[in-house]
Amino acid sequence: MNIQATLPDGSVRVFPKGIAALEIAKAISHRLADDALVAVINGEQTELYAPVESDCSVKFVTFDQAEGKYVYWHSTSHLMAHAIQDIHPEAKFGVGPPVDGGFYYDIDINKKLTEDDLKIIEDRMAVLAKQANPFVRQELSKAEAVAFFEKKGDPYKLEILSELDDTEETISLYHEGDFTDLCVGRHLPDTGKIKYFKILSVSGSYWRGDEKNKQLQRIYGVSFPKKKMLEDHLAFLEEAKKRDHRKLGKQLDLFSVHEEAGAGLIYWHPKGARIRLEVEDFWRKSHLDHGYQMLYSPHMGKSWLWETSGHLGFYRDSMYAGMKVDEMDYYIKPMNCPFHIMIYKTQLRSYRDLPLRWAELGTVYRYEKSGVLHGLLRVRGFTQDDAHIFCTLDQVEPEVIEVIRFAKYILGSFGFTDLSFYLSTKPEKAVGEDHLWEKATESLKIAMEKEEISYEVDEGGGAFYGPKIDIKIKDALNREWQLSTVQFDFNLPERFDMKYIGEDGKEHRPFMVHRALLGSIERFFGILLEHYAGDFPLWLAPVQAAVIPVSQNFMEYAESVADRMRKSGIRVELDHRSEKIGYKIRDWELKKAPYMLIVGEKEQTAGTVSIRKRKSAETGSANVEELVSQLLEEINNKTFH
RNA sequence: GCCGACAUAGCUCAGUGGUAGAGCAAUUCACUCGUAAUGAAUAGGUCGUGGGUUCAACUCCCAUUGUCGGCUCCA
Repeated sequence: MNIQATLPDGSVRVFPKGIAALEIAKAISHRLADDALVAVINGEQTELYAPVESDCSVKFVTFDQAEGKYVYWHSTSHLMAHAIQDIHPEAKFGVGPPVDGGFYYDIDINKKLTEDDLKIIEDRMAVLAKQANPFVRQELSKAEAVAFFEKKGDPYKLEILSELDDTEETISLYHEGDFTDLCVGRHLPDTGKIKYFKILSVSGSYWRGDEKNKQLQRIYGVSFPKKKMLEDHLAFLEEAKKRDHRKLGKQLDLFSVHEEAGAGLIYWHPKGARIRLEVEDFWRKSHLDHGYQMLYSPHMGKSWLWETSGHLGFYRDSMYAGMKVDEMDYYIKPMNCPFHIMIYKTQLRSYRDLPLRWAELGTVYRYEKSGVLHGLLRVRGFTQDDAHIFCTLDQVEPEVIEVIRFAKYILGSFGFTDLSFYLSTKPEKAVGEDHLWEKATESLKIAMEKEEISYEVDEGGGAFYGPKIDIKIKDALNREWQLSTVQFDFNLPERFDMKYIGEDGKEHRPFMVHRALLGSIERFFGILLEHYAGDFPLWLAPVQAAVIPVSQNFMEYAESVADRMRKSGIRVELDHRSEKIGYKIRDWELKKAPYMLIVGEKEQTAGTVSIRKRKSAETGSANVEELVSQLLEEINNKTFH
């Protein structure tokens, strides 16, 4: 008896019934058979050794594909658990899934694992991998599985099992050598496929992510089929470390945080502030150009404001304690929106006034748990590039389209062009009537579809007051960061009883869109710093050019060059130190100055400068006027070389 | 907040119970120099903070603040 297998290219091959999927791969090519990690038969993942019993479509998953990596890492997490079981037989196992960038396994063990323990586990893994133990799938009933793990003494597995229903889903175990795990699969044929791996770290993690539960130890690792891949990955982690904004911030003297003065509060040094100023100036100008108006609002407000807005009800945990002023409670603001609404309400608004687009670089303070603070990316005081658009229901869609376009423009100006979009819908706990949610969610969808944007849906991920679109960017290391957010708000217009007079002469409730493009200036700055690894493009660089005289004898000419550039608004510094030129060049390289302008005898005589660009020894020469117009052009174009 | 690790000079880091060290940076002097570190000298720390153990604590213990890796949360 034969079966027909349809391959991804549409061709049909005939094989004997019961052939292992791996044999099909071999028949296609040996290369594919080597690289294949798991088969997909009729759209369902299946182990390579599984027999194929009927006509079907077949494809093979390799490590190049995301699902292939997941299978590979998932199998490695079993291998790691196996090693842990060998070394620490008393360990109880939680879960061990693949994640982006590797896998982890949560274990419950009394011993605190150290770096040395990880090394021992890694060594044991190597031994087990060499044994090429096959991953054997066993399907069984829930009662049998429970009996198994009761005997083994794995309370966490039993807890997971207790929530499964074997009339609806198949319960399966995977055996690999003398290690057995409750697992849906799928897996590699055997551990011999797991070639190169590294255990990366260990940390605490609550069972099932709930802080009321016991904290387990989570061991992270990563693995690859080729040595080069592991090396590249470790190099990537190194590069990320080198680019760490906290490190660069210190090295380049951009910002600091002070233990004595409070965690999560950022101090901007002159050079960091210069870059921030440039970001903000660009932001302001762009907003004015795009029909926004600027607001400024106070940093605190009476409890009436926060009670009305609902913040004291919904957001209190993130707010700082109130302070007494004239016997009344005032609160430092965690958001800007209530203030903008106060401004809205100073006048009777007409539909003719709408949409109102009001923007503010508003500094807010939020209580963040001490353990989550992280450089500039997670702080307790930050400035949002906030704006609120007050409009009619009909205007929502075109306004959202405008915001999306504007976000693309702003992010693109900073070199972020690889964007992905997410639509978050109504969460379980939500305010507002269903038809409004539907309508608003629909407008967001239509807006994105009109812009031909593909997006992912995050069901139930919206804010309690409305659905939202989030935009994530990819940085130079291909890491994703969420920056922009566009959110509907059903809550505040109602709570503050906002109104406008419609064409019909009657009062209507305006709609409110809350949006931030950069998110927070602090966080954005941190991401930008890592994206550029501190090598800011000319328009952002705190020092755009350093003028370096070859010796003190040319100081006067150097001064005149610097002056000329300064007059054109170029940020230039004259290096007057009596050091050797090599020393000064090295120093300015480390400070990441985009241009070094060297002047000596030759240049003084010819009225030129010798130009050295950052990170390239290549030098050119130009007269000062040429140089100035060249730099100004580069600044205006916001180009990055 | 929770689990673990860490905190020594401005920075990067040595220093395993017996009076604190290096490199870089800083300051001074000499050199006046052609594309990634000229040489010499000087100065700089109550070892995060507060308790405790000890004849003696940077070192051991406890608490606290902060940082780092995660968890939870999130701009």
